[in-house]
Amino acid sequence: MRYAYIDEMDRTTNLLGALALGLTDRLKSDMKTTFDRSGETAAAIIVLGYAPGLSVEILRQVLDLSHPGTVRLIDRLEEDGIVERRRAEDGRAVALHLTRKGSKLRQKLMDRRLETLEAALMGLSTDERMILGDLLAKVLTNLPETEMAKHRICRLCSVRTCTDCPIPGHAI
Amino acid sequence: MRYAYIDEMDRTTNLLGALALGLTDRLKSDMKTTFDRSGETAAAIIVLGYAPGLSVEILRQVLDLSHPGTVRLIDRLEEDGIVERRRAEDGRAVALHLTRKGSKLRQKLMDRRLETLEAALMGLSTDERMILGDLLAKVLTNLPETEMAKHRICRLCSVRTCTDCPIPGHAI
DNA sequence: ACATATATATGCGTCATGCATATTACATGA
DNA sequence: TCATGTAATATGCATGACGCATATATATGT
Repeated sequence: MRYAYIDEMDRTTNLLGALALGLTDRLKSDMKTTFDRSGETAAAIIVLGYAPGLSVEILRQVLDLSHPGTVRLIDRLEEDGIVERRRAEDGRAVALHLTRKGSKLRQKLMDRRLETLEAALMGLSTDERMILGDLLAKVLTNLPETEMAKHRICRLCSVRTCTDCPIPGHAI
Repeated sequence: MRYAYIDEMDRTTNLLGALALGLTDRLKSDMKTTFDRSGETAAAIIVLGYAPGLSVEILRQVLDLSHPGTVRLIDRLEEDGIVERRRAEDGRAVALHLTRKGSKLRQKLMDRRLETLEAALMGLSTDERMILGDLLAKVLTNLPETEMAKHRICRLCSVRTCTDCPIPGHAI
């Protein structure tokens, strides 16, 4: 089956994809420069900053990795001195915590991320930024399809700058 | 050094990051479902559709991979019957072409991509889409910093839906 | 014709990930 | 209470997707 309606799409659709791609490329490259790990590593660090003591199992769900994949990710972060495994109340689980070094790195990652996003918006006036913000919020409201998707989509967010989050009910 | 001005950023900055992340997740997952390869594979297929006969070296630059990485990517696509290496005029180079199977796959990848992006915009009115389109175009105009970045940012675009591209001068 | 530059390919290593399975700890019902 | 099931974590092993160093083949310029 072919999709006839695609022909009627306006250019906004494609521009949205292009912008997402261009930004993602740049944000990934920032991350690689700040800390030479890829994949879900940055997300793990940022999420653990919001939710100290999180278990591997919950982190796994937020990052959408397999359990072994998450265990190995934490292994690497532990080797790097970014994350510590501590005892959890539930003796089966481990409580994941950022080290001091991890918290510093996290701040750096978030700062760089916001700088890059900010730079992308340089060309807009204050009014244009507000209008864009409202439209982005509207799109974001409809995006997540599950409860976990709400956590996932906000896994790199800066809570400080995201006042009035359009995706309610996703506190970890 | 800390970044004091970050405190003054409005929420638009963060929302832009969240939307880019959410969309990228979904687009990646689409790709994985349509064709079980990751990384720059989809980009290679789409670019080769626009520029049949492209060399590995130029493709390498558009995808921002190492040369060996690109060679191996093409190896995999050749094994999958998606791409063919043909003789190029320059005897050192190879001319890369999509097979018939590759072209079909490419169409599928682009269709799915546009469907997903389109779905994200469902909640907007026609007017809102146009306003968003103009703002995205404005942001995109300032994004690429090099000539090659212009190619890169458009490597997954649908030329059909991207009328009036805001990033001029990037035909391959 | 020869030296140099360019395009491609290969050997080898590593990171990030998944599947199958093992291990430990908790929970529950008889 | 104890046996059994369930849940959380970890490990063995394999693979995909890269990068670096190097080899090979072809062009190009003097």
